[in-house]
Parts: sequence; C-alpha cells; structure tokens
Amino acid sequence: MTAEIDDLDRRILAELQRDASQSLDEIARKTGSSKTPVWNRIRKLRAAGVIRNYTVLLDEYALGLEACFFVLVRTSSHEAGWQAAFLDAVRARPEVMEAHRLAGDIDYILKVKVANARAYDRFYQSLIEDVSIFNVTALLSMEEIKFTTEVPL
Amino acid sequence: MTAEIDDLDRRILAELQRDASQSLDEIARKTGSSKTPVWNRIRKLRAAGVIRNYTVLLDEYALGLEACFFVLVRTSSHEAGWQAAFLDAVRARPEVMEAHRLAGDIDYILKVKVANARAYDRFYQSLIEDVSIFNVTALLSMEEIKFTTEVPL
DNA sequence: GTTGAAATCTTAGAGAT
DNA sequence: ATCTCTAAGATTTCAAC
Repeated sequence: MTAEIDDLDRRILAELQRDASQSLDEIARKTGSSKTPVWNRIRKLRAAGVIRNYTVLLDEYALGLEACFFVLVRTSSHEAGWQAAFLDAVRARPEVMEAHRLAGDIDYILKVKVANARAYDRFYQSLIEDVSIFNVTALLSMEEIKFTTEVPL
Repeated sequence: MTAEIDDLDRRILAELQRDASQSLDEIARKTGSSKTPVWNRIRKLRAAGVIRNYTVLLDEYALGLEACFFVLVRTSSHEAGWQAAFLDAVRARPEVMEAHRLAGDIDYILKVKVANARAYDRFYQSLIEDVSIFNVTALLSMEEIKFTTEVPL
C-alpha cells in the first residue's frame, strides 16, 4: 500500500504541509521544479490518497476551547457489539478530536477538546450513558508544548 | 483574547476546516454570503491568528509511518532547566507530533509517529540520552478510530 | 455588502527531452 | 514517461460605490 514516492514528491509534500496556501509557482521554485510537473504530481498524490485533504488549523483558545483532556479508557467488555457502540459514540461527538484503540492494559485513549472542566464533565456523563465503561482516567493538559500535523518526510 | 466572531465567521471557518481548497465563490454560496465579504473575513481571521495556517493532512501509512505511540512521562526533576531541556528535545524531534504538560501524577504526554517499533526504540533511547526521565510508559496504538483537526464551532 | 476589473493562479493540451 | 511551453479560463485581490 506504500505509494511510490520520489524525492520531488517528498519535497512537494513537505512544502504543502508547511503552507498549503502557496502558489504552484512558489512550490515549484522551492522544490527546484516547475509549475506543470508540480501540478501533475499534486494531482496524482491527491488521487492516490496520499494527500487526504486541505484544511486550516485554528486557534482553539481564540474560539473558546480552553480545555484539553486525554482520556484513558478501560473496558470490561470486549464484545464486538460494545466496541461498535463505543466507536459510534466517539465518532459522533465533535469534542473528540482523536481516538485510538491501544495494545495492553489501557484499551482506548481519547483526546477531547472542550470549553472548560464543566463541559468535560457533561461530555463524560453523556459518554458513560451511551456505553458502559469499566474505568476512566482523565489527564488534563496544562499546556500544549507542541502540536503539528506535519509528518516527517 | 477570545476574538469577536459572528455566525458568518463560524460558518466560513467550518467550511475552511472541512475543505480549505474550496474557492471563495463556493464558500460564499454555502455560507449564504458573497465573494468579497468572505474574502475580507478570511483575511481578518488570518491576521487575528484565528486561522493559524493552511495545510494538507497526509496518509501516514502511505508514507510508511505505521506506528503511533502515546508516551506517558514522569519526571523526577521539576526544575526550570530540566523543563527547558525537555521542551527543546521534544520540539526538535519531528517524530513528536504532539506534546502536553499535564496536571497530576503524569507530567507529560507525547504523541509519537514512527515507521515501526524499532524506530520508536531509537527515538526513546535518543530522548533519554538528552534528558533524564524518571518513568516512561508507552501506549501503542493498534488502530486510529478517529482523527480530526476540525474543532467544533 | 456589492460590483467590477486587473493581476494572478490553475488547468490542460501539444510538443520537446 | 515526464518535463517545458503556452494559453484559455477561473480565481483572487482590491478599489470604488
């Protein structure tokens, strides 16, 4: 499934990750290529799904989302039905930015962004109403030290 | 610090989060406005830092980054010097996608994307060479159930 | 917020390496 | 097969209303 990606593709992807609002000319200049090849490659990378989407990253604090929690979830039930219900519950809630199924002791980790501690509690109460959870630990972020969506190329 | 953002701004931001490659005309149509006001608002939201940047989200698997770890870090030292060193170490490493300072028992959480378990071990060895760490727990993601950068508006 | 027009960028085809 | 050149068409940008 790993796409065949050459050096120029990598440089183009790096530039797009850094700033997707750049023009083709700019990207072409920085990657030592020219407009059309860059355009063709971007098009291929999009079609192949290597580029999933174009988006903007927003300042959550400016938007009133001041609290970020990492939620460690242990479940008692490992049935398929429970898992599907948990999945739906997590996907349906816009506060859940990220969710992973884990190997080992802890079953799931969630990253949840909310306005404040009370909003987190509402989220938590609503979640455990939807699905039964054996044990939950919430880790409150005091400070975002680093955040990037740029994967190393 | 919370910016004054009205309903139209929110709708514009929602569209940009969903797909930043849309044209102004398209965004204008979907938000019930027209080109110029949308353009002026986007410009203001960028200047105000509400929109931090335009980027692309890539498929890590297509790029050979198959392993994702959440790393729970406990430190023995809470000196300013140690903290600064840890911060630098974390920021300098491109594998670290995210890092938070936490309240409570666990001091930091990192999200680390690497090619495989061996690459994680190299990362870990290199990190503990740079900064002394009291205790580390690595949680291995088996499956990304959800990932979004779209904050709820 | 609207209109409109200039500058710029994207898109795509035909031919060159 | 991929790149260069070219140009039409679309979009962004901005000034005037």
